[in-house]
Amino acid sequence: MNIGEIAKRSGVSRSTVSYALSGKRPVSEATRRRIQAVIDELGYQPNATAKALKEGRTRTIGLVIPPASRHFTDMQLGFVASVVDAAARADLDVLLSPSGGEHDRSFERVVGGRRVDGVIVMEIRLEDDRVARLRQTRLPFVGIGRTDRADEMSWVDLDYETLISQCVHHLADLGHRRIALVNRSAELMAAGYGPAHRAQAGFNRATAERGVEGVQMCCADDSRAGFSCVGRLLADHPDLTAIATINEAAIPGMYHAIENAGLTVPGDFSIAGVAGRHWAENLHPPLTAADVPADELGAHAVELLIRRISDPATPHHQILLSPPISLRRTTGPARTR
Amino acid sequence: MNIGEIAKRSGVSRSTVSYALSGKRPVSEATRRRIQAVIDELGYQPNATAKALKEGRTRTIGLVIPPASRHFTDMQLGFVASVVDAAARADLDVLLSPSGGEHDRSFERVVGGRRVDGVIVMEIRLEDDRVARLRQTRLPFVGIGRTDRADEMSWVDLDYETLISQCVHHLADLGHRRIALVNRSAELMAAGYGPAHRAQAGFNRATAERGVEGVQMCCADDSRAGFSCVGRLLADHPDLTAIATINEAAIPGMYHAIENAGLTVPGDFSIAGVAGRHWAENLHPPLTAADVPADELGAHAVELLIRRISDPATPHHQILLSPPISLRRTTGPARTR
DNA sequence: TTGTAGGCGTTATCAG
DNA sequence: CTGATAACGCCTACAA
Repeated sequence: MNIGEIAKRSGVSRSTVSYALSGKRPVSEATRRRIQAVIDELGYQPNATAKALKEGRTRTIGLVIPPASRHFTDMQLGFVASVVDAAARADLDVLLSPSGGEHDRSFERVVGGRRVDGVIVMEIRLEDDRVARLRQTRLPFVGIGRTDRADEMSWVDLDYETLISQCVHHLADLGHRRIALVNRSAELMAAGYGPAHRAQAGFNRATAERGVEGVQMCCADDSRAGFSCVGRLLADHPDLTAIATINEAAIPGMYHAIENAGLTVPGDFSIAGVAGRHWAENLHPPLTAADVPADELGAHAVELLIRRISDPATPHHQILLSPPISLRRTTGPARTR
Repeated sequence: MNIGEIAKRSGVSRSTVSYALSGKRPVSEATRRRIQAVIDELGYQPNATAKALKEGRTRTIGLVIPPASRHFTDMQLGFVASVVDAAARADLDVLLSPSGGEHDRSFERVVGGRRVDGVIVMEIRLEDDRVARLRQTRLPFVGIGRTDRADEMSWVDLDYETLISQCVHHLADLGHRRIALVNRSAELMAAGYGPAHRAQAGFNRATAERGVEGVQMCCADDSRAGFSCVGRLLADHPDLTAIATINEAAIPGMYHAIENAGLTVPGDFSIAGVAGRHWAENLHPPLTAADVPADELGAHAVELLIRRISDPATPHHQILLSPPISLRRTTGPARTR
């Protein structure tokens, strides 16, 4: 079913059908109705591929996600959902590309084949091959996260440095004198994953500012790792009374390790972190945390991308969010163990 | 950058470039090299849209997911990830369509505009508009889940009826005489969501077979709902000693409610369910559950779809999985409360 | 071994 | 107000 068939059955030319549909030139009411009747009868819809070829744009954006094999955190999932949602609101479709490091088939197809009008890249590294490749193709793109040359691209990011710093200040205000940072995994750190590095920097800064003792640990992104990591922390540092963390996925295990050590939260031990609101609220007890506004992040990213697509010459724009800490039930005055 | 430009710079015709790329007819080594050099220099890649128009296929599959605004369960997320992964392995891209009930813009664009060669639809209802629409467009599709006329389409599904039945039998074997089913939400049930209905059927059947007392409750898909739901269950039925559930997202809250009632798992109370392996393992304590093989489901769905795309006349095929229950740490002999 | 030409389904320009 | 036609970039049958 194509436009020619509709034209034939309506007894008009293809261009008239096209114009009747687009309204870009006047069509007599009579023929318009006749055409519409045929269209309704046959259930015709223009072929998006042909339209894309003709118009030179696909009305699709690419979303580059971490390879599916790895497990997504609640936060990452929130980003994906919010991007898809925001794109749908702008009548844009989303093409997924699960691409990790180097030259990836999927990434090349989407980016090199110009299957999309622009790209949103998740989980950006401080040095990122994908960003380099995108720059080279001159395809508009926006990062969720930023490289170490942050001013040379458009991005939306969370200010992990400030966020973790705020957590430390909050805990220090409550009298905690020895605080641990439970960071993301050592692999991520080694790979130059920005949030992990910036959280570390914020932690170092804040502990220094407040003159409290800081301990740091990397921890894989799952509950069991959180359990063993905090178990070790508790054993090694008897004076530890609080944890700050950006490792959302490990938190349930951390809770469990604390409980396992005979400690209660927030009576004996405090935790403050960075996590999606939904996630933080649904933990037991609900986590005092800087609530990551995933929906806002995704919406901003789409908005920025749309702007770059419509005018590639527009200067780069960056959005750094640092949501306030929501007090819930995991932080309280320090009490020596 | 298009094939004509490459041809011009290589001093050959466009077809020669095309053939040099596809290898569908011999090209002299000399010209092939010359062409390749130009291609490398300019970083040329064929335009996927033009190729799709010419070939009449997009090498893309659509994945219809629940609207993003709702929260995904770990299991749903696993499906998405596995579909994307399996598609990538087959060099297929995935276009997302967050479409709920009726005629949805995104769904119409993807399906009506023939942006994809086939579609995988998640979260199918017993009566499903999207399935009806897909049938009408004659676009190949595969369901993750099935309608009430299951033989008329291709699908991959979990045998919730058998799974819940197995849970009940397992609990009955351990001596439990009053068992509750914590189902998905009442809305889902009312909307004709298959898994909820089939779990209910399996529960009814198994409790009857074993002559145990069954109680049923619907529960929203989140931790807090699980908490209040189980709280009520425990209060209303003092003789209740075990729960079977398919409501993954509510489980942490259920644990909490049990603990809150002064009960220990599995000493005083047992839980068995259906959940993703990763999820079940990471709970505290790890959940005895039928481990949903999300990756397998997604891979099967993609495989089925590819088959339907390459031969739309092939008979429908259905895959019903019922993974065995993995014994972990949440079920034990019944002990009266 | 290589080149020419037509067509995939649209939209838009140019005529009428 | 409407129709013929070119063009988007690619592939491939046909010709040489």
